[in-house]
Amino acid sequence: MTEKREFKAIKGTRDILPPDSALWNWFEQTARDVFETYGFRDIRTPVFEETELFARSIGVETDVVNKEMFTFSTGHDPDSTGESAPDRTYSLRPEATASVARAYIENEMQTLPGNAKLYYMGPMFRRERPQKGRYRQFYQIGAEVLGQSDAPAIDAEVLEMLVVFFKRVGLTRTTLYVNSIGCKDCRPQYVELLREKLREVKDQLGPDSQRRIETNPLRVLDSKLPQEQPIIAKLPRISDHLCAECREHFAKLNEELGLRGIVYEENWRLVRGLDYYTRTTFEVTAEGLGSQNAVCGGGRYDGLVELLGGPPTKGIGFAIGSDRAILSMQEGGKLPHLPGLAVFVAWMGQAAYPTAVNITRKLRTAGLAVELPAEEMKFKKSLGLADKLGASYALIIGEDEVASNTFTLKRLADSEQKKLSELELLEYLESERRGSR
RNA sequence: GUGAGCGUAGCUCAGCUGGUAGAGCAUCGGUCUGUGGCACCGAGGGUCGCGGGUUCAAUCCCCGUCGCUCACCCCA
Repeated sequence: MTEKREFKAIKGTRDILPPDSALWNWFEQTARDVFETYGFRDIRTPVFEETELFARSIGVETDVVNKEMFTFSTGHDPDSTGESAPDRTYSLRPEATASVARAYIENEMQTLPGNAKLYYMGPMFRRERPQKGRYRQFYQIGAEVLGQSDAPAIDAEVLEMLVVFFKRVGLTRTTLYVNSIGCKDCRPQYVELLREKLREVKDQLGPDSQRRIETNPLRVLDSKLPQEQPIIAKLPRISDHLCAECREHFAKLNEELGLRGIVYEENWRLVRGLDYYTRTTFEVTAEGLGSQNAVCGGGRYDGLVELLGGPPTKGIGFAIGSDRAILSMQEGGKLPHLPGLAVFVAWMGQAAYPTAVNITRKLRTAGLAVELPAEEMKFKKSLGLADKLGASYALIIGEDEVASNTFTLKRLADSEQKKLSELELLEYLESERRGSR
């Protein structure tokens, strides 16, 4: 207890411990289950890539690339021989879409049949100041569809999958916002129009928004400042300035979403921070999160693969912030009941020990979570520990049981107990296990 | 990068107008060698984040520093 705490988790990182880790596993497993029913399959990419990959796909001017990446130099690459070897820098991934696009190109996935439907989950890294729901190492679950088609039905299916997932994990009280931010043809025109209008009202805006007029006018639209809201409400809306193709695409998407019964809100002020987004963009917000309330963001990125040197390819995807989603679930109350320790083996006396060891192994073979005390304990202590560990049952093995070749199984919730033969015990617990799932 | 708030036991927190520290919970042991949750008794655990200043004396006042939290920016 007098240890000096010499080491601690570095700023913005944290340990996810039991019992939370069980919730995390369940959350991620549910994503796998749902996504695979939609024909998605797992892709695992490295957690670091060449800095340039992120710079080019996310955009050099974005904050994510500009000031939030953990970047390190390769130093002396043991593989390179000459002094003229390029000194490359690597960065921990701030998101994974760029990596998936890179992998798509590198592995020539355009030659695979159908669209590439990929999902991933894992840690991402951004060097921001931590706050509620924001970490420097945070976790995302994402999915991407890459291929030749940009059919609105793909967008709708991706959104349907998202909604189904959130429902499955019990994350209610969420809102899905959908928008279209146009394509490389119509968006620049709108951005210029917006910039002009913003210049006219510049003196009514705060310093942040004034700066954004030149750097990124779209960002003014999602300003949180109350005094700017009336001004923003009068700004031109992108939905009125989409090109014919984008307008058609967005209309079809609305139709497709209706067909699937997906409840959403059109939000003309929803813009995304990453450069690669085109047309469809969306976001899901949840309750109980402080000011970082987006649990999922995504959209279409039709030019990205080509931008990275790949073949002309359409793409759409999203990323769920697991930290935030799970936080929201925990704040919201109803969490799943996850199975914990099934059986605590309360053995007493050295004569009972071999029996305890053997039955423990058999129960574990049957798939049950079993705790076997390594040292003999007082019987009361034993049951007390079983209780504290949250075991469903205590399996009592003492002189009596050994003598009669039976086991005493006690259900801790209601103190119900009975004597069983080994066969009866195994059958009973196995049926219990199946029933509890 | 900017701003605000907070740092006392493993956790949650008391600690008056300055006089060198307490509670609850948790942990461990006992009452209790075949029946847990309860109760009672006891134990361990603190350089009061760190450094400096003021003072006879600092957990308390002042300065600095580090850390945490929340918010801004931005984003999942």
